[in-house]
Amino acid sequence: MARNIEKDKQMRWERKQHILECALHAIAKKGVGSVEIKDIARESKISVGSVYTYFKSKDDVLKEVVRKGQEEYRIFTKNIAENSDMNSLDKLREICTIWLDLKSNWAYTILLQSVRSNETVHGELRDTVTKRFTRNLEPISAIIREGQANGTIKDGAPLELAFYFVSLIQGLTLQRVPGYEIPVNIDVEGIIQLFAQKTY
Amino acid sequence: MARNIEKDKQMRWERKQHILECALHAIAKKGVGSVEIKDIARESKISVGSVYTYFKSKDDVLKEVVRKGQEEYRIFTKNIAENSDMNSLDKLREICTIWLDLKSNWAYTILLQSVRSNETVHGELRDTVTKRFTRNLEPISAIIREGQANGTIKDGAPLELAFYFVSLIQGLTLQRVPGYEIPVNIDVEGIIQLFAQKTY
Amino acid sequence: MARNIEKDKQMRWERKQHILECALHAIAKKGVGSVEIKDIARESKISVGSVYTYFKSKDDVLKEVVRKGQEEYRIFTKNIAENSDMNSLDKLREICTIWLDLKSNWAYTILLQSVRSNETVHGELRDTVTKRFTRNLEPISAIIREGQANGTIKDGAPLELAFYFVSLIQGLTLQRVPGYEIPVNIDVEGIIQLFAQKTY
Amino acid sequence: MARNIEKDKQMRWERKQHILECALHAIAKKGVGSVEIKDIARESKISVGSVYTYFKSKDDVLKEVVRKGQEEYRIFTKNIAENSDMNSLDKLREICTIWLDLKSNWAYTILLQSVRSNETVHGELRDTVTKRFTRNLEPISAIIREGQANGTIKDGAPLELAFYFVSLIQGLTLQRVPGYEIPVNIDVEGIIQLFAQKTY
DNA sequence: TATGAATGAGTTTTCATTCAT
DNA sequence: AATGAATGAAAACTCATTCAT
Repeated sequence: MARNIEKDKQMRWERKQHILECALHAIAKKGVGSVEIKDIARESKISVGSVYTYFKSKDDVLKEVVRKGQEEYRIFTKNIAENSDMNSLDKLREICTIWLDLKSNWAYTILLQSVRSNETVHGELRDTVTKRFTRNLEPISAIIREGQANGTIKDGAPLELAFYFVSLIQGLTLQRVPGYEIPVNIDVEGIIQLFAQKTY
Repeated sequence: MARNIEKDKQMRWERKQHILECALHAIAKKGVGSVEIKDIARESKISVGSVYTYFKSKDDVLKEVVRKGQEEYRIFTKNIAENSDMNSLDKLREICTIWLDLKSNWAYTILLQSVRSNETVHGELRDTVTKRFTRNLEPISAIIREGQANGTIKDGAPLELAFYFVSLIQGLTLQRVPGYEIPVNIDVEGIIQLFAQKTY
Repeated sequence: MARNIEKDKQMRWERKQHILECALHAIAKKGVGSVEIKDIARESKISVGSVYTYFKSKDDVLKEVVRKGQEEYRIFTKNIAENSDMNSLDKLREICTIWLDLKSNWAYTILLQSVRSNETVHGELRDTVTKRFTRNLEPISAIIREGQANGTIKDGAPLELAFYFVSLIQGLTLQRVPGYEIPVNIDVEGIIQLFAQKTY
Repeated sequence: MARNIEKDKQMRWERKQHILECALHAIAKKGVGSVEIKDIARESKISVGSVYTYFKSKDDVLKEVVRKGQEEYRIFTKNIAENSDMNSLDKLREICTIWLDLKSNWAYTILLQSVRSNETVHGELRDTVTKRFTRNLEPISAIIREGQANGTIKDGAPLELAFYFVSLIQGLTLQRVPGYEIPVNIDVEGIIQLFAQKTY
């Protein structure tokens, strides 16, 4: 008779997360501007109507996907930055390797750019995204500061270097369009060496 | 009579170029997937119908905008690469400075990303864009090879380094959304130093 | 055992009445054409699915609400009309006062209008409503006839006067939208005097 | 080549008015809550898309229909009220007769009630409608004051009497649902006599 | 050529009804 | 019985393209 309210809530949350993940893939395939609710529904293997059971509108889905992506990214970099078992360069290596490996990051990066540069997106969301991006530079910045202290990373303003590092990785990520890859090898070690302090 | 036909052709060509420039800005503002013919018309200060006097379809406008942008970029980098009055690092400095300065590059970079990553864009165009992008790495690659030869630029596969250089600049460009800039300073010298060979 | 079945039936009937009352308010708030099953469920503090446990369809709810309303109205006017302790004008006064006082009458009157004037409502229901309305004029008409006989109510076809009386009260009721009242005083005595015979 | 801008504006305005008139009829047939843009388009003999060329949304159409209706009603009553060739009772007779004769008034009255009593309609519009309704009582009120001055109309607060008069006519109008009329004769003279001062 | 209204195919969104739990 | 998520048919709305002026 009665339902387990707690369990219902949990399931609802899980299904929402599932849709968000599928939405990210759908968006990655068609672009923010072109993705249809139909695509998100198909990718999630649910009906079009059901998407609206979990989200108010298409815009609402987009907003949530971005939020989730930025949160996960923050946790990802923060965990690596605070790992005391790795040295600074290894931390950058790890971030670089995992980031460039994950297929979904490509989709997420494209979405992030689209949202920020798209005038039809509500200003408040664009602002939030920009602020979170800035805040998410901190863990990288911390790694660089640490590396500079022990002489393994190049001199320079840590925040600026973090900004270059992230922009480079994002720039490279965007080039990896499935089916339309630039036929140039990406070598993590080569990237890390750009930021490493040469020692003698 | 023949004179007037010539003149008409010229005017037609000029108006087409004008529309293409305006279309670039319209696309940058709303994204490839969301831009409407109405937006392009408004930006160009002409009517919707008139756009169709100069272009066969929305897709046709898109194709032309991308072609024009990539051609101009090629000429820009080629000219700098072949300039014998500048040393290698100065050439990279020049490309970096001018690129990050030009407002229209932001629009163009976004457009490029949008076209390549958007599944609704015709495959042929996406393929062409990818190929031209790859080909456009050559002038940068040449500068790097030159710099490595005279010991001013870091060692490493020139094409890969060129790819990193371009990706970094594009990555930074994408962050510079008008009104939503990341509040971190971008210092050309800092970027160049990532690629410079440290000498003693 | 038989006792429980009886009790179950009784409870079912009571819950149906509860839903009908709540449905009336939901309809009054949003209009017949706009009200959703969800609204009726919310107002009744039960789930959407439960509404279907008690009623076959949305149309079925509607039909029942109207029937209930008209039946109650008939009983209300009939009781007053047949009350031998009141004189004719007092009867009209009583009807007028109670009708304009009851909040639920506003909802019911709006519902009645909506149903009759809404093409999407099944013709049979609209017809039934019209017929019952006409039949419900009788008690008022009887009061007027009685009043004319004893010289307290104006001359004229009783049924027509009853029609005017009811229309006037309904017209006034419709103006009393909660929160959007017309800022003009409604004075029962003033209304009654329109129908009273002036004596000297 | 160039278009007559003035003429274009004029035509646009006329077509808008045409759609509004047709929309009123469509609304009258199906009710505010049930009318579809399709219905309005069909009634106007244009395509669905074209309705959106002239109006932002379905809501916008409704808003404009109400505004137009109330404006026309104001002009109609004001003209009669200010006509010095008619006596007070004749003025009321004229309003009553014309109002009850016009088929479109039925639709308009239903719409007016729907908008005011519909919670889904934006509060600002409901407020505006209520205020205009109140203001539109003035011409009737003026007629009644005039009639009381020359002894042809019953004593009582003119604004209240005007409110009763209008409510009665609106109440009667609402009963005249095409196809579902109450089979009771409506006699303008009988209505007027409710408000007339009996003289000896 | 220039214009912008008209069109209709395609999307987004809503909601009565069903159904698994 | 009770619940509320799932569904899909239908309604609202958008927009590339056409076309009369």
